[in-house]
Amino acid sequence: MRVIIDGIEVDVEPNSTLYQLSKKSRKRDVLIAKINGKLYDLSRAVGDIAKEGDVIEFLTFDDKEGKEVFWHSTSHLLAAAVKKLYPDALPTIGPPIDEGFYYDFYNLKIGDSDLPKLEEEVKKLVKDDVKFERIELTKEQAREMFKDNKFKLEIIEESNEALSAYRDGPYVDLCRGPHIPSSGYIKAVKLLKLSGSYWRGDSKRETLTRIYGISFPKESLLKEYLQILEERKRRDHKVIGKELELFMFTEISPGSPFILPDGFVVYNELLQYARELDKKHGYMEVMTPFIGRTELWKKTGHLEKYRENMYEVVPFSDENDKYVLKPMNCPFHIAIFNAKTRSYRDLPFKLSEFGIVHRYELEGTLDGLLRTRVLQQNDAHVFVSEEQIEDIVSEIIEMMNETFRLFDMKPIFVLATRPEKRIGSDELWDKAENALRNVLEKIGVNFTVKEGDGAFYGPKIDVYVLDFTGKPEYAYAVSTVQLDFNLAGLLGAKYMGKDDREHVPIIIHRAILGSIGRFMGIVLEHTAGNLPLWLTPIQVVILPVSKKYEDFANSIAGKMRERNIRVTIDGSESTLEYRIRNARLKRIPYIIVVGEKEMNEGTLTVRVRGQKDLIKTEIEKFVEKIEYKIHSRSMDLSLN
RNA sequence: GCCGCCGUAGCUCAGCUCGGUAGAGCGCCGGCCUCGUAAGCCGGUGGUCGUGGGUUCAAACCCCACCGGCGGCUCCA
Repeated sequence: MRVIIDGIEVDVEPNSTLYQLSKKSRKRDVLIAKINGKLYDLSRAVGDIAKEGDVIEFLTFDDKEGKEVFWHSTSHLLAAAVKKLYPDALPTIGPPIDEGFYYDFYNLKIGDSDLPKLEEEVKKLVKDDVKFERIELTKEQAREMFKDNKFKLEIIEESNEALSAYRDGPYVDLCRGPHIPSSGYIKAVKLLKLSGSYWRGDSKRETLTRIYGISFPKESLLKEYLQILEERKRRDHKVIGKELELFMFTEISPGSPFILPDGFVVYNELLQYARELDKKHGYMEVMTPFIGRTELWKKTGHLEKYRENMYEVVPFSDENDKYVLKPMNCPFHIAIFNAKTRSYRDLPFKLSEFGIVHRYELEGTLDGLLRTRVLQQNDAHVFVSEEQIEDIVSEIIEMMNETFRLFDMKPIFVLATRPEKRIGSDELWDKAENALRNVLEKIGVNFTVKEGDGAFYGPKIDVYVLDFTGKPEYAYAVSTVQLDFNLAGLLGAKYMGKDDREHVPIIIHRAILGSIGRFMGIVLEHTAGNLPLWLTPIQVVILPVSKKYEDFANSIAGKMRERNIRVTIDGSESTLEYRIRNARLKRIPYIIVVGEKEMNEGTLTVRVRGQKDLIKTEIEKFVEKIEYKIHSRSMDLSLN
């Protein structure tokens, strides 16, 4: 028969295996074959699955699906290893994930210290180069084979396709396949961590023990991966924040950051940036209360839908006078809108607030500044008519883009469309979704669509920012713009239209930086603590070589302070080397050493963060240059 | 909330397996050095071992509960 490999037609024996065929491909280290969109084991005979003229594609570890199969096969080895050391454990499922694989077991009680033993067992299987053997099963046979495993039985009963199992060495697992030909392809394995999980992700069902791992066809790839993990730790904003004394946490208020003096400099700069941006686009800033009567939140539906995330506030002296600590600002902004009779001439009505909101997040989800129980939002609500949606959203997306450019961040836009359960007419949803889509297309940003992921009250665009790995799965959620057809009506917001009739405005919720604190955490990770000049708590440090030069240092510092440059002098009684080291560890952008030479010449010798060579410059020039850099919020520190 | 790990000096961590009066480095304080680009030398200071209970003649160490932190709990054989 004839099939197509690498775009070339070849003659093949129908009973030759795909493995034999793969030798005709240019690709090496082939793991599986893809025919008509389906993946097959290389041990299969061509004639059994391919038709005359079919395209046969061979996949390797470099292909996404190849990787998945590779990792999935490794998870089977893990299951085999667990079965050997803990015969009473029941394997459930073991899929590949974005980075590696996991396998969930029932009735397995182990700790981190047991992982090395398991890893050894997996490595033994790898060394034995066990074959993955496919076994086709009828439902009846499958039931019999897995009669002791209620989880597998559940899967069997739900299935209506042909069933199969795979044998790798002593272990047989129900599996759709395909698999890599044998375990010898795996050259490096690492079991990474342990966690709990639930059968089918359902907290009402059995608790399982999940083992995470990863594997590679080359030892060097594992090394690279472990380096990425190291880098993630190195960039962890919690670690950096502690090192630089930017913020802290204590159990006296779990999940709520204490922003320290240096951190508050950064925080305030971000706040000021966001404030300027809003002002530039005609937002009116307001401040509203922290608490509101419980009735309000009942009316908005929060009490019902958002209850588990809210705090109740009750005065000790009258426990019947109940309030809710606001988790959002929107109802209060509507109150401001409602305080006067509004007309179409007032629209778009733009209110912004750096409102501090409290949300009771589950203990296990807290994560430094990235997930807290108190946050200051870069929040705004725009009250618009239907026709205005597109313009306003467009403006908001531009504001976001301006921000991402400033921080050199790469955004991902995600359009979330109507969910099953929703309010509002289909016409309105059509209009709103189209408006969002049009804006994204007009501005020319790449975006993906998540069908059905919108809120019940309207569609939205969520914006994520890639982290240093560039993997979308690890992107930070940053900005959002959401259309809301619901809330204005619930709280009685209306305006008089040109037609002399009352209309209910549509509310656009939006956040650019998201939350200020959270954004600070993201910037810290994004820059690995090397904050842009305008954000650094100390922009310049001057180190006099010895006490003799302190006056000179003071005079320079004075000139800088006049220009609002944040400068300190470290004239402490330690060696120059020691003080330089400290300044570097603090990631201060400019470290200036002054001594005899500089005093005589009126120059500065500057050590620029991230640069090897020392720069010699005149005082005035230096001050002017960095003053400009600070004001323009430049990312570039270079003085040339 | 659930699973696993962790909590010892201001910070990073050792000590816990095998119970017997608490250690290191950094920091901080003092002294010497007066210094030219990533840690100068010497001395000192510093701990209710997360909290509470239990076992024991004796608990940082063993057991239980609680508090807090970290990783995970969406990826369907």
